[in-house]
Amino acid sequence: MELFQDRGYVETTVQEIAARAGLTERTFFRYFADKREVLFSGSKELQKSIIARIESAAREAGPLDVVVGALEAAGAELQDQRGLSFVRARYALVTQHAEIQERELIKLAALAVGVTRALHARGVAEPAASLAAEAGMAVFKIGFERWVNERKPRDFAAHIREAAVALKALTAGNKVHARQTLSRPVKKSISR
Amino acid sequence: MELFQDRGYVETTVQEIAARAGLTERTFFRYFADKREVLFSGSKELQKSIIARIESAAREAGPLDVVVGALEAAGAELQDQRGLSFVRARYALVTQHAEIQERELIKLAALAVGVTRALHARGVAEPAASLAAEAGMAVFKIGFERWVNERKPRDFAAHIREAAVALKALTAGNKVHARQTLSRPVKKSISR
DNA sequence: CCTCCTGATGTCAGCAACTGACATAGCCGT
DNA sequence: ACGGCTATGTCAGTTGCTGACATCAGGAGG
Repeated sequence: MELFQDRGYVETTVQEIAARAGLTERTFFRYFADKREVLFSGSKELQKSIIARIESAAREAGPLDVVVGALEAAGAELQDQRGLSFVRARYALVTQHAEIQERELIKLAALAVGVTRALHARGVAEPAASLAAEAGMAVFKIGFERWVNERKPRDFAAHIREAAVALKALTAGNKVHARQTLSRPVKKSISR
Repeated sequence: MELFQDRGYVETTVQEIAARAGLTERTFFRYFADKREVLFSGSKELQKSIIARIESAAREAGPLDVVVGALEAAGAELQDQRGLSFVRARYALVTQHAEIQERELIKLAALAVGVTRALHARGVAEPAASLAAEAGMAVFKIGFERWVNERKPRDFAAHIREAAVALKALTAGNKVHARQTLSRPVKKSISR
């Protein structure tokens, strides 16, 4: 983080990072798959924590509530462990470099897969499990952004909760039959 | 695609791709930012098409319906233009190589940003716009996967519609923060 | 017809990310 | 002391990607 903030992400070479740690470039790549991975050290543990919370959630709770609840808890964990200022510095890096953002997104996608599996284990059927997982990621993402960009910092968990409420309002507010009919020219069918 | 399928993605070198096109490696990089981008040729147009449909959607329609409607139409477009077999071949590449999947995910994130902006232009306020966009992406993603993995191919648009319905059912049944009380018996329904 | 300009392409050199193969050093149990 | 295991170093090589400069074809205008 020091090097990235001083010299910039692209300018910082892996060799420099390794040297700062008193190691060699080759050794760096034995611990991190690539340069970006060094920014995702805690992610595996965070995912595990979330999955564990889903597994141990109350039986009666609905899938989306279970997911959102787990994310709230994990969010609080993150807030406590790393602190807002660190998270903000890292967030700046992520937003400034598409390269890093890509990694962040695939981590989130992997989390969604894990969450989906955990929901399956609870007996949630299929489109519901994936949708709850993905919707949870959306809620997390938006809650996160609002938390980080806020001038007067509030609780991360509160933001997640708010986003979840907003999502429910959104989907509730629209009737299924309010869908517009779209004029799609009929072309050849799929065939094959 | 030919080269990637024959020799594999990683084994295929940019030089080979360029040579196959009768060009030089340097010229390749003048048209594509990097090796992966060659797999995302139509994405800009697709995004434009989606945004345009959102802008021209009926005024009374709710945000989520607008987004889902636009995605259905774009999905139909994709299905007609590229064809299921091409989409499947490309999908196989994406799932097999995290590198490519990362790019796919960031394209989707960029689409979400565009959709959010288009919703703002329609007067949708803030957590709602982002959430509708992200929820739309979730619906698209899941609809897409179900479409592509299906043995007997049906309409892409139909899958998207089904996913949207499932999402509404999901969010309708549950209250956020079901602390102690559970509002009503959990129905895991939908699907199939 | 000649000239100049422009845009597309080629050539070349170079850096940094990453990898495989092999060597070395330190620790640990026997 | 020995032998093995693990972490690290060394080295060479490939590939993605970039900047600088050269070349070449076609069109506009004299």
